[in-house]
Amino acid sequence: MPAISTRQQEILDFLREYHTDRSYMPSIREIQLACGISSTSVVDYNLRLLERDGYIRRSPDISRAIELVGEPEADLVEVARIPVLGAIAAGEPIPVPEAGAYADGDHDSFALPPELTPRDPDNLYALRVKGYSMIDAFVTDGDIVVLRHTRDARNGDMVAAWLPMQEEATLKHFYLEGENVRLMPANPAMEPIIVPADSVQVHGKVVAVMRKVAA
Amino acid sequence: MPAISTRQQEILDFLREYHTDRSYMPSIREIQLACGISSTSVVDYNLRLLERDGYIRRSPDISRAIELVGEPEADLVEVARIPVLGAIAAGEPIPVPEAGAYADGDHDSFALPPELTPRDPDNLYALRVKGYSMIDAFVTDGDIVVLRHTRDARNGDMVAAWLPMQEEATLKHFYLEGENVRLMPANPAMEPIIVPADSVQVHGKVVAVMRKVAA
DNA sequence: TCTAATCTAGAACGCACGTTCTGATTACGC
DNA sequence: GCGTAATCAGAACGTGCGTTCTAGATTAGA
Repeated sequence: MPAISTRQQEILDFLREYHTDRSYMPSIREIQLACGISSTSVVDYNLRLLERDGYIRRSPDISRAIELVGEPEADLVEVARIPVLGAIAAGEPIPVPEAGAYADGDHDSFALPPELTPRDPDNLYALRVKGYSMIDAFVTDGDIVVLRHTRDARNGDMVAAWLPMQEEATLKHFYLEGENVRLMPANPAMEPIIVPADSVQVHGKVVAVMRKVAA
Repeated sequence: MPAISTRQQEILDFLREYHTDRSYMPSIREIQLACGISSTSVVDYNLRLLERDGYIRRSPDISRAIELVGEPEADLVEVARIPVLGAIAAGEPIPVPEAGAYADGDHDSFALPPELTPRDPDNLYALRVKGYSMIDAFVTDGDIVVLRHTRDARNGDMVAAWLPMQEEATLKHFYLEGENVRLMPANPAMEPIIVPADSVQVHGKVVAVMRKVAA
């Protein structure tokens, strides 16, 4: 991209600024005024150059039809906002999403990147992991786990489960085997837990895990 | 928000559609044409109602000065786009970002959510994890690790390192101890590796880890 | 059914605004 | 220095476009 004069830079800056708080573009004369330019033709002249160099696009004869191209707008991405309902820890019950907890300002929220968003982004919520009890699921203290709230799971799903007998919350792969449920650690080196099906509360399926590593 | 007539809905849809691919708003007469309305005054009438009900905002006497309010634009989030440079696996050298590899279309890219983005989002790149050799860092097959490219590390940083002697890529906490480097697994149950400082190539610091769990 | 509100029509008005034309300056290569 | 190109000035032109006025058509409620 070719270099541009200070005047063109000034115009470009004004365009950005104007657009961000009005969401439409200034007229030629507004640019003239804001940038202290003496004539509309000078504005037009410089806009012409900016267009030739690929900084903007214009549509002839149309008011305020200036588009910024290649701009930061390009890395605006639509994301799903996931409410963070609380923490999940080995010895504490798993927080349950109340009706209407989703997508409302009561909780912290987390922007799930589109690459990790399932095709159906409903009933999602997130929990902060407390402690080191879930390392068999490759999940450690401080991680964020994103869950889809559901009571039933299919075999192989990784679920967040609460075991009332043991008073334990855990993340495991779920397998229903007759009257029992087998909970498999993601790490094959560790032993499965087998418990009666009616003593497992499935709270949701794990959809994604994210971790910020201390700088 | 009050209900709106089909005509107003049609106008609203057209505004969205028009705006998404031209980035400025249609004129009254363009709306008239597109929605098959017989008079500009009818368009104006309906725009007036849409504004009264809070769907749009208008600036008087200004061409194409219609703004959509409360729109999906609300959950547009500015994210850093991280190039995915390749894969990291135990026995394979770590891909190195060439100059200019960042933020350019050559590679797949990944939208890092703002919550995980460091204050300085430069020199970031991502690698897909292949295999199960890094489970001591709570990282498993298919994970995405986000790295900041740097050659030097401070004690305690989690780094992606290549050990030329062992021909091994690994993710470990970094500690420089005199002539040697101690590489500590994140899982304290596992043993550290101690190697001469000149036989460790630090490729970057781990900034974040993300995992999509199979549905 | 009568009345009032809501919605639709058509046309005209007038400023907003992009465009263009003619010259004047300034910057630059030789 | 000179000549050419780049940039800036000022004004005028013509149309794009929001606005407004009048009035007819539809719908809704009493």
